Amino acid sequence: MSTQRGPEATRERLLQAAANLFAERGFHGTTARDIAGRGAVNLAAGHYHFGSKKDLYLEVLRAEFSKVRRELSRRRVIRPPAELDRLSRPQLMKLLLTRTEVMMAMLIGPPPSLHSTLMQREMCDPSEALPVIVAEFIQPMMEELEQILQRLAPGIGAEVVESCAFSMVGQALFYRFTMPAWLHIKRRTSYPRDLARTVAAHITEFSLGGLERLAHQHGRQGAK
Amino acid sequence: MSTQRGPEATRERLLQAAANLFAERGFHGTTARDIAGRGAVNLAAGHYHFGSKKDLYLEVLRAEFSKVRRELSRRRVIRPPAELDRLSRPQLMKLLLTRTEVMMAMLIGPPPSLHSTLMQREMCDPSEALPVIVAEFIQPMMEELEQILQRLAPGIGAEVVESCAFSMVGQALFYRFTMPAWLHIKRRTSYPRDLARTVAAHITEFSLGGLERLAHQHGRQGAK
DNA sequence: GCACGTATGAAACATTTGTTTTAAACATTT
DNA sequence: AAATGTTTAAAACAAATGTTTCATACGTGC
Repeated sequence: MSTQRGPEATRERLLQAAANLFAERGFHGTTARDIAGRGAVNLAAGHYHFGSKKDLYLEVLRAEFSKVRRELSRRRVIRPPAELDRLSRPQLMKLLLTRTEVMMAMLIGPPPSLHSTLMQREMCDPSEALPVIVAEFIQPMMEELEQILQRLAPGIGAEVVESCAFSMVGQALFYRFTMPAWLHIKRRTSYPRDLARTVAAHITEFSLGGLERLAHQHGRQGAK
Repeated sequence: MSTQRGPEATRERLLQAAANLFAERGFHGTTARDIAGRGAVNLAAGHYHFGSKKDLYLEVLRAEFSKVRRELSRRRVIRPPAELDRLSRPQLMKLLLTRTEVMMAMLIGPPPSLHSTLMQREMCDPSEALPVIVAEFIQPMMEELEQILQRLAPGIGAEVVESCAFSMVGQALFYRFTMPAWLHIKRRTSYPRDLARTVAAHITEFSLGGLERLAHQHGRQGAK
């Protein structure tokens, strides 16, 4: 498979190799020769198929986050809002847990996903691909998350709901963005196999508590 | 000041220029000539004073996080544990808010601090400086945070306390690590001036709710 | 089978990169 | 003031980098 022939296959191998290397070492840390080597293609192939290293990078991100979008749809993370209205409170809580588990699985795996690593790098050095990441990954996750939270705490305003969604995403991203520090503190070389599930459970409970407190606080403020 | 003479001043200007550029563009994105240019020193000065680009980078991180440690002490973020025992519950909650405000101020400013940007980059490409960052910045913050949380929810175990501390730090780091996406979504070019305080207040309330819920859950589990 | 647009391979090119060299300027001591 | 060790300056170096060139192989239409 990795040695398949044909122009289509070459392009695909290039994208694959470039995606892995850009994730591993970043844009500046990856050389055109590295990519050609790992993809087992000629050095000139990159420029022939994509024009430049920068364009290859952008194409990698577009391809990768197009995959993510499809994956989110496949896992039914993006649902029609009306569907949520039919759920009871325990069902909503269960859904919130499931959603968080999906998010954690995408963030830290195992193995850690390529696109979350690429996203992390884009947050250090934003490029023209940032809008793609926001539109294909961040916004969809945020939107349904906010809908769930809104229904779990009907009293509170949209701004507070958004802050709570940020709080949840922040807790999840923590394990992706600070992995090296976490591993160093825990003297490990990789995350425990079931960390994604464990952490998802914690985040969900923690956030339900936070949401409840803010609902009360907001309710009191709104009442007086 | 930037044109001061003498070997000491040259070294200092080099460190300063290098710190800013490494934060702005990362290690691979910064060239020795960039640094020499911004520091208004000769190209060879870097190698004379530090040996190599890599060594200069490590020295920058050591210097920067040594500053951070001093700043944390100055702000009395690190307190003797016994001091906490004398505080009432409202005082502890107030302290938690203050601590979170300090953390947010260090993370997103304004302006965003150099060291938090350098830390973010180390999480993408860990180097030999990672242990320094953990020891001088992350561990001190985590430890006192855990102590406060432990006293706010005396019933729960150390592992849960640690997870809650991660949850709080994660919420705070979110605004540092995803700043480009946040700004893109909100169509802004910089964070609102008072975001640090606003967010700190939200995180504190949200987390108090989360802590409370976990305390109840854990209490019930421990009881049965 | 042959021509023609497409894709690949090997080499070369022009810059840029981190680093080194060498000499001059400076400061400090004797 | 001479000598000595330290710091700065300018130029050069070798290696690496993104990109281009050009010849060759490939596939697909007539």
